[in-house]
Amino acid sequence: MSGLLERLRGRGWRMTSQRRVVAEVLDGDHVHLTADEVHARAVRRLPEISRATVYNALGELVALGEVVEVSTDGRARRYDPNAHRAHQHLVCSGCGTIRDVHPTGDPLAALPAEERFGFTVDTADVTYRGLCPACAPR
Amino acid sequence: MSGLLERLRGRGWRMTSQRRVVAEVLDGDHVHLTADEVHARAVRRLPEISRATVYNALGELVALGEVVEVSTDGRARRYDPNAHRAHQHLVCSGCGTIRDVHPTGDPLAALPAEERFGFTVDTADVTYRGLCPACAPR
DNA sequence: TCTTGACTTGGATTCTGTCCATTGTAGGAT
DNA sequence: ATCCTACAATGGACAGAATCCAAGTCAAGA
Repeated sequence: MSGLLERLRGRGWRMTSQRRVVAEVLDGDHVHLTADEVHARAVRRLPEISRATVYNALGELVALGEVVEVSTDGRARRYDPNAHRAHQHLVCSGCGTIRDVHPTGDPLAALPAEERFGFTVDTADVTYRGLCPACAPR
Repeated sequence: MSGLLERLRGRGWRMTSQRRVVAEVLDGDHVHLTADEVHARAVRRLPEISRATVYNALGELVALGEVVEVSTDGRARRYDPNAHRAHQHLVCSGCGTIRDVHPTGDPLAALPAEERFGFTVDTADVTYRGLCPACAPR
C-alpha cells in the first residue's frame, strides 16, 4: 500500500467520490492500466462514473507528478502510479505484460554532452523488450 | 543514401509503384515521419495512393526489420528507417522535435540478470527528454 | 501472353482521446 | 446546520489514428 490517497489529500486535491475511486484503482505496484481499464474497474464501484471524468482525473494525477504516463506500444497510454521511485519498464513482445525494473547506474549519464545538441536533457525513459517465460519458444 | 530500396529488392520484396514511393519517402537520416506524413509526401508523387496502402507498407517494413516504430508521445507512431544502425532518440518536450543520438555503452548491459525475471531481453529503447535550444526558457 | 496470388483501394469501423455546455457538489464561510 | 460558489462530473459530439474488408488491379513467373 503506497498511500496515494493520503498524499493527494495532503496536497489539497479536492476529493470527490469519483476521484477517490480512480486513485484507489490505480494504487499499488506493477500497475500499468490504460484509461479504459481504469474506467472499467472504477465502474464496478461507481457505476455512473464517466470516461471523461477518468481522463480528467488521470491527467491531473500526471500533472501532480503522482502518476506517470507510459507508452510502450503506440497504442493506448498506460498509467503507472509508482512515480516516487525511479524505475524503467520491461515489456513482453508476445503478450504485452509490463514489469517495473531497476537498471544499474543513471541512464542519463550515458548521453555525452556532444550528443545533446544543446538540449537540457532531464529524463531518460528506457523500455526493455523481450519474451517472458510464458511466451518464450519451446 | 542508405539504399533502402536496393535492400528491399534484394530481399525479394514484391515491388509496386506504391511501395517504391513509400520506401523513397522514408529513406534517409533523421527521418521520423508519422504514417499520415508519409502518406502526404507519397501523394505528391502518386496522387491516388491510399492511406491503407501506406499503413500496409509501413507494417511490412517494420516486420522486415528495415524500419522501426517509435512512439515517443503516445500520439501517432513514427517510422524510422535508420534501423541498421543502433541509436536512441532525444525528444524536445516543447516542440516534439526528434533527433537520433548515440549513447555510450550498451543500454542492455544496465539490466542485471536478477531484474530480467526470466525474460529473454533483446532490445532497449531509450527516449531522452528535455528542451531544445529554441524551446529553452530565457 | 496468360494466370494467379499478392497488392491496392476507399469506405466503414474500431479505438483512443478531447471538448463543451449543462448539471452537480465539496468544503469553506456564515 | 445551512448557504455559496468555485470547481468537478456528465455524456454526447467530435477528432485523430489505425484497422478491416470485399472488390478490383497488377507484378512477375510459367
